[in-house]
Amino acid sequence: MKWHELGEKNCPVARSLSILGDRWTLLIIRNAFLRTCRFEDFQKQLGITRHLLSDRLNRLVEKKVFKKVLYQEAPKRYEYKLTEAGLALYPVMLVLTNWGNTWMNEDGSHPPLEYVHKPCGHKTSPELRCSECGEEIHPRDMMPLMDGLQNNTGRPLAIPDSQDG
Amino acid sequence: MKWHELGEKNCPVARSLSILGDRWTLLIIRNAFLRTCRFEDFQKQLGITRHLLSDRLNRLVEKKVFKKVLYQEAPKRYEYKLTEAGLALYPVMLVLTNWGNTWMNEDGSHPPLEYVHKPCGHKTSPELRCSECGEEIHPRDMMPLMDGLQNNTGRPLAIPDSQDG
DNA sequence: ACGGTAAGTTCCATTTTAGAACGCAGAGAG
DNA sequence: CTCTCTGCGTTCTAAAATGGAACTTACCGT
Repeated sequence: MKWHELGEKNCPVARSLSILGDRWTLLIIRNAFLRTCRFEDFQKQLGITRHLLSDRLNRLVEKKVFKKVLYQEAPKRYEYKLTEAGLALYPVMLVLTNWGNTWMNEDGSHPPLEYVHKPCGHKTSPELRCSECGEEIHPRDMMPLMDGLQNNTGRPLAIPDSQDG
Repeated sequence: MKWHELGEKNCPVARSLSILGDRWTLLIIRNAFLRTCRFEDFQKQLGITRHLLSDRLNRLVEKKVFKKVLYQEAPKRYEYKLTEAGLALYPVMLVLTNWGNTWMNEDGSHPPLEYVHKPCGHKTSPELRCSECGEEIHPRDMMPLMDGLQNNTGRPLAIPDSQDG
């Protein structure tokens, strides 16, 4: 399968990954959340080659994750700002942070990155909850609705009843 | 920067992406959540080359996202099952599903993948909420605690106060 | 004129990936 | 006992992506 075909799949995970699923894109977006918005800064902070950075930024602009904002005429210079779609990736960052803190740090050699939820003032870890009843979501409680074939297994995106068996 | 160096970074996002950040890994994990657990099935469903699939599965086993479970002696055959760390990636799948449904489907050509939360019986979209106060998390409400330099910008993983300005 | 800044582009060596064919260890059929 | 099939890789070659460094363009300040 060629990579660009993934964006046409009838699976939202595949379509997300058709943009986000490479070695640099999510790191670039991470740094955008860190307020980085200029080419030189992305390049220095990430150590990505200029070639690739140029390519990735263009793709993200094309896909409406970033927008270019002019900050200087003559010569024209643009900042790369997250669009609404880009900002909507914050949950992805939080969830990856959580997972990395918990599972990629088993020897405890890295201090976990913790967050304070400013409105309540407590250290928090984000939890996924049902928008309807507010209960925390457990994988086996989720039942997908299939409007069509949603993936290439013929099975819904859900966890096995007995993954460990 | 070489790719393998990413796993040693003091940033949980970078460490997560050192495993998940390539073109196939999250798709393989998606299919694992779809109950796929054998080499042939992954290969047929994803259209990934056998070479790469072998490589990725081995890496995921090594990183303790999958475990090999013997299901047949002579010749020895293994199923690839998600470990606890692997199952903990379900939020990543849900969040990517949400984002793809919302932002990678602007022409409405793909029916969204919807979920029913079985305990309450309603269609749901997962929301990130504070583990302490239960309020929904908005990017600008999050204030990271820096135990050390958590990234290579010297800035915390938080959203700009004025991203649009 | 000269050095500095910002954002790419170009070039080439190395690495990764795609695609198909091949290997192997049994299992079951004839 | 050969013949084919299944399951799981490994090997091979060509194509694509990536890393690393140098080069280009356009302006600015001195």
